[in-house]
Formats: sequence, C-alpha cells, structure tokens
Amino acid sequence: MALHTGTILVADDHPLFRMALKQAVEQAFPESKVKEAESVDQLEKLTDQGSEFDLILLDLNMPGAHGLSGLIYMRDRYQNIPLVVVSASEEANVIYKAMEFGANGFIPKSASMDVMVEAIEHISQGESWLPPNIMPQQNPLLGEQDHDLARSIASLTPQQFRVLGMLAEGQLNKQIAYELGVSEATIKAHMTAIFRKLGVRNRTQAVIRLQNLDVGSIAGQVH
Amino acid sequence: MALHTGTILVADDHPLFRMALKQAVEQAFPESKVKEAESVDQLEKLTDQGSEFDLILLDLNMPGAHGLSGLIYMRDRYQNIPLVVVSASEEANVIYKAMEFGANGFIPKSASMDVMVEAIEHISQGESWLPPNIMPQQNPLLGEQDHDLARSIASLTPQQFRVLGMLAEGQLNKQIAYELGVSEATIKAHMTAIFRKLGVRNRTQAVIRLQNLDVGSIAGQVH
DNA sequence: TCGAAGATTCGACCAAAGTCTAATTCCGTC
DNA sequence: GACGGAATTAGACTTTGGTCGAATCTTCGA
Repeated sequence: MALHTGTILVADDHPLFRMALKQAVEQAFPESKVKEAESVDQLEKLTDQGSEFDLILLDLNMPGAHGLSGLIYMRDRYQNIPLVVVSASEEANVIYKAMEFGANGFIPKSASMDVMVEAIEHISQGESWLPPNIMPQQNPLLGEQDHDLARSIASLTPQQFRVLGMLAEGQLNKQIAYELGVSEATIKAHMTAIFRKLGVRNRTQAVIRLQNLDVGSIAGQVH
Repeated sequence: MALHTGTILVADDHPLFRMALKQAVEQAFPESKVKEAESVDQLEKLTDQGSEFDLILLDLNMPGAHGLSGLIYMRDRYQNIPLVVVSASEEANVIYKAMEFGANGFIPKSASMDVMVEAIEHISQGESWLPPNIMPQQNPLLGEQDHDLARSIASLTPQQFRVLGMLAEGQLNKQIAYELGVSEATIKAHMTAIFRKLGVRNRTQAVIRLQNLDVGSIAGQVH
C-alpha cells in the first residue's frame, strides 16, 4: 500500500470542497496524483477506463451515492482500496455505521485543513481514523438484517444501483428510463431484479427497506 | 392545569412498561386516575367516548404512532393537553425534534422510577422536562419544509392517518382495505387525499417524504 | 330542526408498476 | 477465438395504483 504517494480520488459534488480536499491531499503527499469525480457515475467511468487508485475520499451526499448505501456499494466494488467517508453529518450514529460498513475513516466536512491532512496520512498507512471527539464504538450497532441488506446492495449491478438511487428519489419508471436512455420496459426489468435481491415485493417496500439503513434503531424495526 | 390530580393516559404497547409508567404516575399523584391504551386507535376510542385527560404519556413506537409523525398528529388533535414522549431511543436528535414538534417533555425508557416521577411532576406543573444529560437546544433543527410537512400530517383525518401508517409499513391497498374492513376503492380515495395533503404524487414519494422527518439532516436533503 | 361542511365510502375508468419470456451484448475463461 | 454466464435490453401481458365523480354519513352551528 502506498505510504508516500499514489493516485488519490476525490469524489464530491461540491467544487469548492473538492478543491479543499485536493489541497489537503497534496499537502500530505506532494508526490501524489489527485483525480476528481463529482458523481458515482463519473467515478465508475474513471475506474472502467483503467484508472487505479490507492485511496478514495467519498462524499455520501454526492449524486448517485445515496447515503450509506453508496458506501456499501463502493466498498464491495473496490475491496482492496482504502475508502474514506467525507460527510457534512457528524452524527455519532452515522459515523459508527459507516465504519461498520467498512469505511477506513471518517472525515467531517467541518474539519480544519490540518485535521484532514492528519486523517489522510493515518489512513494511507493502513490505520483507521475517526474525528477526535468520537470514541471507537465497541458494540456493533448493526444487526443481522442490516448485514443482509448490505449484502443485497453489494450484489446489485452498476445499472441496478443507479436505478435504485433514482427510485429512492421518488422518480417514475418513465423518468428513470428517459434519464438513462433506455425503454421503460428495461427499467421495469431492473426493478424486478432489485426487488428480488432486496427481498421485497414492490418499490414502496424497497424504499422502506433502504431507509432502515440510515434510521436504524431510531424508530424501531418494522416487523 | 391540574397540579395535584386529574386523569392521566398511558399509551404504550408494552404491558410491562405500561405498568411501570402507571406506578410512576401514581407515586407522583396518588389521587390521579390512570387510563391505558396500547395503540393510537384505542387512545382515540377513549377520547371519542368522552374521556378527558390532563396528561398523555405517549410511546412513539406504539402501533399506529409511526415515529415523530405520531407525535405531530397527536399534538394537533389534543392541543391543550400536555404531551410527554416516552421512547426507547435516546438520540439527542430525536429528542430535540420531539420538543420542536411540541412535546412537553421526553422520558427515555431507560430512566429510573425516581426520574420518571420527577419528570411527570415537572411537566404537570406546566414546565418542560428533558433527560439530565440533554442540554436544551438553542437553534431550531427543523426547517421550513419540516413545519410544512408537520402541518400536512396534522391536517390528516383519523382514517387517513391510519392509512398512511399502513402505507409506511409497505402494505398493499388490498391489504389495508381488508384490515380496515372497507373496499379497495375507498383506500385509493384516501391515498389520493393523503398525496394531496403531503404534496406528493404517489405512495413512494409519500414514504420518502415521511422518512425525511426522522432522518432529517443525517443524510442531507434531497435536491 | 335544518342545513352546510367535512369525512367516509364506493364504482368506473385510465395510468403506472410488475412479471414472464426471450433476444442481444459484454466479459472473462478455457 | 470460441464458449458460458451474467448483464442489459425489450415486448406482451397481468396486477396494482391513482383520479374523478358522486353517494352516504357525521357533526356542528344557525
């Protein structure tokens, strides 16, 4: 694993913040190359074109990454690459869950440049990193069904994950088909496949199942 | 407002915990009458039959109360009655939101009997009450759209709120119709009315809109 | 007591969602 | 370079969802 250099990917849809992250990376590793992506689609294009990365900084609020499901999906696709979650949220709950879903670190967007540099240095050395005020969580927050759901999401194909994301935004099959440039019949076929993998019967239940990821124990489990 | 006595309603689906709450109430106010309900439906039956209460202890995980939406709905229906949220969740976020949505107090289920008694005493005197480790929140957590949504939920009729709850569990119109003993056409009509009030076009968007209540800023707002 | 407004109910009709089958393309392996 | 399996695509068909108009029922105040 690259200790001093390598190619680092910054995936965030906010241009200013992407720039700040890039600077932090370059300060920590002057020799490193930094590439940028402003959506999950762009990120996948880069890797499809053969780009290889030694570290990914991932914003969970970015287009295409829908909360923790984006992390789960990415974690499975790039298993050997350290993955750092960058997020505006500083909820302890979210941070713990991100780590349990396999993030190598968590950098809050409110962090100072120095802290970001420090975090990146730690993580690139194979250590994990958490915000200073956050204690490492001992007892797992996630239950068996959470991991089931994670496995389901990880098993989605790229196109299916894209479709699921648009479903989670409440779009109609017709709209999704138009945006992806395929027929409505195709989207329906993807939907059926997604429902099978998530273990639900229809789109409403799919959305409910997904929301349990982020909400978790707050509102109690649905029987 | 009854300072020393009155009728108090304990609404919780867990029998053991209902008993514990009842004891706490009787210890705080030996003169008081305690009535019990194990679902929102039962609670509404009691008030429909003319019962009047001076304080309601409400569990948000109870059947029929779907998270914070249950609080919003109840708060609007019984505006002059102090409403205390009792919940297994101790997330600061949830507590603050509950208070912003008009709860008069928040009692975590992990609290000791003494603490519960103290909380009930405070609230019955018109004061608010929070768990000891929770600081009163200064800046509002909720945005304008949250209050819009709250107004929408408050404007639902009892039957519509029931239907919305079952929708949020992922049930089909057919199933909801069967459970409520009406025709499927009726449920569809309720759905249309609910969508209008929530400002959405279909059931999937309705579920998404509701989830923003509980999740709030955790995963960021949808475009 | 008599409306008036809202709540609840329902049937008919149209739109959207979901399933099944199957063709085509893509990718890694032998 | 051919083969096999998975992904993507799509058409035909069935089921579910959603809107409209309208009939009862309730409730509350004139």
